[in-house]
Amino acid sequence: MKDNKPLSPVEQRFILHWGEMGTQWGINRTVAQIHALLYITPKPLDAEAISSILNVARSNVSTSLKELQSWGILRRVNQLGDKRDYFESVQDVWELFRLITNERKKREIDPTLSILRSCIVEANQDDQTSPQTEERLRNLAEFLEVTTSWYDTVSKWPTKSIRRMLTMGDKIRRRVGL
Amino acid sequence: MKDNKPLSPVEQRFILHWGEMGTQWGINRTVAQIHALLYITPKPLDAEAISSILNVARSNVSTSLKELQSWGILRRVNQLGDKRDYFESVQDVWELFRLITNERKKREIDPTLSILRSCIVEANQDDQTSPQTEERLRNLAEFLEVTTSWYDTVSKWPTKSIRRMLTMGDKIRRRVGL
DNA sequence: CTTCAATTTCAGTTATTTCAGAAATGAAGA
DNA sequence: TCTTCATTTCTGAAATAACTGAAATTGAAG
Repeated sequence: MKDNKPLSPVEQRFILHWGEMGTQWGINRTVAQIHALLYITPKPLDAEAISSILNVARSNVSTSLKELQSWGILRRVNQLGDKRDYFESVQDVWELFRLITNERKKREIDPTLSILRSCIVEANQDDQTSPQTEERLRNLAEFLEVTTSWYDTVSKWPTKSIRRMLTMGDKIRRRVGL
Repeated sequence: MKDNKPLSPVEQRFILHWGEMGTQWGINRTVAQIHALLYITPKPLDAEAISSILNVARSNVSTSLKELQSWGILRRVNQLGDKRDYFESVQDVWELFRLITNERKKREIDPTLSILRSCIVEANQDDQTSPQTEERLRNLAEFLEVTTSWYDTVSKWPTKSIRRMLTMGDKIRRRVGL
């Protein structure tokens, strides 16, 4: 356990806050903290280092890293003559956002949509379920369809184009005739 | 405790799924279930009814309703000659999304941004915090600024315009010159 | 095949969140 | 003021999630 440079107050503050933020969005605090640490650290870190910097058990780090990898937001780096795995975070925030959103869509929104669709079909036959209820399910499904298919389209654009569109703000409205 | 029409299988399925969905996004399962119930139910329900339909303690319903009201997504309805409060959900899904997103932005993103900004200032002075770290904080802050200010703009458009833009998909790119 | 460092898995513990029931508060009418 | 009914607050119990340390596994080098 070589001793790592301890975190500066700024780093600490950011990591702690990011951890809290994680919990609010259904992400384990430690997972979010590890990600924050890897995001701001200039060089890749190995699990042991993460463990000692953040004061969490080595095993916990292992699990959390696996979780982060399942989101596709870490790169594993190896150094010659060192069998340890070093990790660094995807740096581009736009890419980070894309990866996380794609994954949440796949894990959460898509299944929700398919449940909604089957509920709608069933509700339509079923006479226990009122037409109003069915309509509300339809509205919800339609909303998710429109928004996610837009996301699918736009997320494939190059970041530059996305950024340019976003920074156009209200201007886009006229140009597009809304 | 008058007995309410029990939930149809479809209704049950939707409510259970919505509850699960909630937990994944950091929202209490019961809170999400109550919201789902109110969203699909054609007429307003009182706390006692919710409690018996979903089989949760009356007190729990009370807390959850307060939570939902703090998001601004419930309307309280009163009936003449009945002192109970009845609740119904905002029906328009676009409006629902707007309300929830506005609130999450206010509660989570805005504070994050202000922490980030102060971290950046401090990092700049501080010689414990590396320039790379500072830059990464900047990138993150910039991303949040661009995306949220775009959201602020667009969320004020009438729903029709938003929907039209979203359904344009890739067409918007050429029209806007990206 | 053996060794050893690194990683992962697992069982038990700890911490956090959720929840029910009791007590307190509030609001309206007698 | 007292009574009654609805709602909210509070507290401890139960359920869930997170975490640790030890043991098991993996995999590379000799």
